[in-house]
Amino acid sequence: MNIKDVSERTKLPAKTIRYYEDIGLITPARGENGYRKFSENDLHKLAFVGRARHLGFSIEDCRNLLALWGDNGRSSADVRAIAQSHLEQIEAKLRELAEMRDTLARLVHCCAGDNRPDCPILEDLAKTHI
Amino acid sequence: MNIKDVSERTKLPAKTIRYYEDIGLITPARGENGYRKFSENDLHKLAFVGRARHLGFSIEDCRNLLALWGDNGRSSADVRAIAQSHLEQIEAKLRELAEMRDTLARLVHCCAGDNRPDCPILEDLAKTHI
DNA sequence: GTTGAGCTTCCAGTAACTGGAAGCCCTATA
DNA sequence: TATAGGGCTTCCAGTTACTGGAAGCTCAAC
Repeated sequence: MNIKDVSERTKLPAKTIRYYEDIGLITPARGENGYRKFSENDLHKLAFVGRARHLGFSIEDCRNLLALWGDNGRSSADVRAIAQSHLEQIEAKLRELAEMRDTLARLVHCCAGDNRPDCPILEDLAKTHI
Repeated sequence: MNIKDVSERTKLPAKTIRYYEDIGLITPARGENGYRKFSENDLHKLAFVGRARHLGFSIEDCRNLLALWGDNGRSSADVRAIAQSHLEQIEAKLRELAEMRDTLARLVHCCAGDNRPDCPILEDLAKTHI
């Protein structure tokens, strides 16, 4: 299968698929013309990575998850550790963003948003702590 | 004031301060020796940017907010628009991350995390939709 | 005078792509 | 058979907001 079909079936941009080859996540075969020839296994790996990326796993996590996926002697503990650590990072990010949201929502709410210059948002940003 | 003192007072790394000069957020004076000489105004701008960055505003947003801050003829509506748009992006990101967290938490919870290979996390990632 | 800290610039690297240019290859149609 | 188009290739550069590191000048203290 050529890259365009793979792109359509995996919903990954062709550029991204080439990039994933570049960094060694997949190694599709090549035809005589130099075109990439994707196997079903390549397809499955790409779909796997696509889903992992969708869950926010880093490329390095994806690489490790792929390796574990292909390793029948794996321990589920290793997979869980990666997912658990990622989950914790997401939770930390969520807390950070929620705090930003709260502050911003309050500020936006307090700002008249008219043609006058007075603005609690700027006042807050300028609040001097130095 | 030299860069190290500014760095301590604004809590911004010296590298970051130089970078902010590079991209034109501030333009500190220079001494005869070539050292940057920061004014109180530079300090305030840096603190302002630091706080805006802390709230997740992009550098370009910071640039625009700084300009509005220094413009006495501004309309608070312009400030509010920037903050509102940023708030919406944060809320979108929050929704995305919350979804990731929910899925991940469920998967991590279902995974035994022992020395056996069976793993619902991998199974989920491998769920073929292609 | 020398040492060590502080300052300078410049280059490269980060994460994960994405856009674009230059140039083959393949297929269909006139 | 010539050509037009779309698909494929590689390679280079740009994105965001810094950060690390090297080479080298400056300053203050002893």
